[in-house]
Amino acid sequence: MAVVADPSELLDCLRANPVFAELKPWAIEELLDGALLRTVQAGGAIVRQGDAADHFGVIFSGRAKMVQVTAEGHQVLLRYLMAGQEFGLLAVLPEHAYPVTIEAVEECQVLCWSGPVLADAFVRHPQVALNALRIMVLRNQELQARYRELVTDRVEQRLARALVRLATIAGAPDEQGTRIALPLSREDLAEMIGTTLYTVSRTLSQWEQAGLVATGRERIVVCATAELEQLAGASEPLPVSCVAPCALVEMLSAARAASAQTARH
Amino acid sequence: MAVVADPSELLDCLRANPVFAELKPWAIEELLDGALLRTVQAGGAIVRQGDAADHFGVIFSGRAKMVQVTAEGHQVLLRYLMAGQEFGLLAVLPEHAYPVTIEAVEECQVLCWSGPVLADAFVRHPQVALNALRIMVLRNQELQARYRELVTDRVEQRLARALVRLATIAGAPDEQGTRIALPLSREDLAEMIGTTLYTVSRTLSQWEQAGLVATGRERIVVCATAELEQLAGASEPLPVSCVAPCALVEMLSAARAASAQTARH
DNA sequence: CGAGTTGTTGAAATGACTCAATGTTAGTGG
DNA sequence: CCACTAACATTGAGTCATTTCAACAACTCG
Repeated sequence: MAVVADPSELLDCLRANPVFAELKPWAIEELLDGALLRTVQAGGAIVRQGDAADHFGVIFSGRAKMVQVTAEGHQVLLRYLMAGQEFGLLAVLPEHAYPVTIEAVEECQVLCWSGPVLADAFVRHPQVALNALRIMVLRNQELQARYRELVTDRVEQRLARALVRLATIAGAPDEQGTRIALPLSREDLAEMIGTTLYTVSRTLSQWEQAGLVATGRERIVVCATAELEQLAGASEPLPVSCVAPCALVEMLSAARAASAQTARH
Repeated sequence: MAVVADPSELLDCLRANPVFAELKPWAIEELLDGALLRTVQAGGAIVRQGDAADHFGVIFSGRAKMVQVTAEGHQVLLRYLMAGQEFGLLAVLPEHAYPVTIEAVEECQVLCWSGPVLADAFVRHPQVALNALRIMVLRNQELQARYRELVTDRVEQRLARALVRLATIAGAPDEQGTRIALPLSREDLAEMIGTTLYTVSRTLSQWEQAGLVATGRERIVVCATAELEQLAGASEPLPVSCVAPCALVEMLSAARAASAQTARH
């Protein structure tokens, strides 16, 4: 399973990540030297809420979810991390704790840099710092939009929008429409949009009867994107921060799916 | 009213802002040269949602609120901007639109830099870029926390927490406890925590009867901080991003209050 | 096959919203 | 100084979306 990663694939991964955009190839190679490739089993924690934020990382393979838990044990899903997405920019600031837990949904390979190494990269390659700022600004925009949605929109609208977004960033063509290529339980969706798994289940059942979606165990196919978009209501186009890495995600996951198949048989 | 600002006060304002932290005095002066001081009347828009994001700014005097409006006209208050706080870091990225409207609550004086000038500042003073990144990272943390609260906590808890926070950042000693030195209507509070003014009014009435707070028209005094904190439940300490500029806010507003008084009489 | 997820659905409870009527306070101008 | 106005605040009653609880069905995996 845990195949040693191909160095050129690692380079591709960084090259396509917004953090390393506009960097000369030699600079990326240099940065890669400072990185550590860590493998985390499915269900394991890539970073743990409350721990000292000492590492910055990029997901090289696998999927993970970023969650925040409350003192009472309630859980909120902030976002999904897929291959090519970064986390822990916080690590440049000394003396901070991770505000979230990142949990591997499936086995993940993660490229890691320690805080000081990242800080050094910022100094040696100012472009990296600018890229980081861009990412944070865009991510902030996205969060603000979700915050507003949570206040102003009903569960139905939020669920519709979540499905449309997921179909966009993790959609795979399917006979009935666009399949969301992510093992999504009702509970995952509920945590994503801030509701309960029961309400999600009910709403999906309704939509299934109306022919808008087709569902199964941890599987959702969007059949009528246009109708769902209408249910979601008018909304600004998705900020680029999520969209950008996705071309990469497609690329990498397709490549790895192929190699995994050959390896398995 | 619109007194020409004292240059040394402007310098103080920048010096205390996290964006310009760790900069040499000459560098701050240089940056100040590139700025434009704009006055916006109470009720006017400092930036308008949807407009091209071409300016970065720092509030020099007055208070403003950052809101996001939906297509249906619903409004969400994202945060209050007080003297010393910045906005529009987005302007370094070309081709973006403001995702929010910033509305002056009272007459505001705003220091503005155009996008290119800000970008230039980033190049000439890498520290500024790092500071900007720090701010965005911390602000992102704060938003994540508020997002989680919105999902997991009841209105009562959120209101209690909002009052405790407001008392911390804008509290003034009072005979009955800590007065929040901000003209806060029930509606403002409601938009802050994502509820309606009616629910806020009811909850405050209840608390007033229990002796936890004392209220008046746009005036709230926190009498029993400990009890409110308990109602708010366990919560991580407030991220520094808000706290940092507050000492400055106190300083400046006190200074200006004094000078305004002498000017008026 | 059996055990443990994962999903469905009904009924009851409820927190919060909406609407509408009414009271209160701070300014304004005569 | 007072009446007038507009903004702000309170309160009750009715409604609704969503949650909660509980029981059951369906699927997966060892």
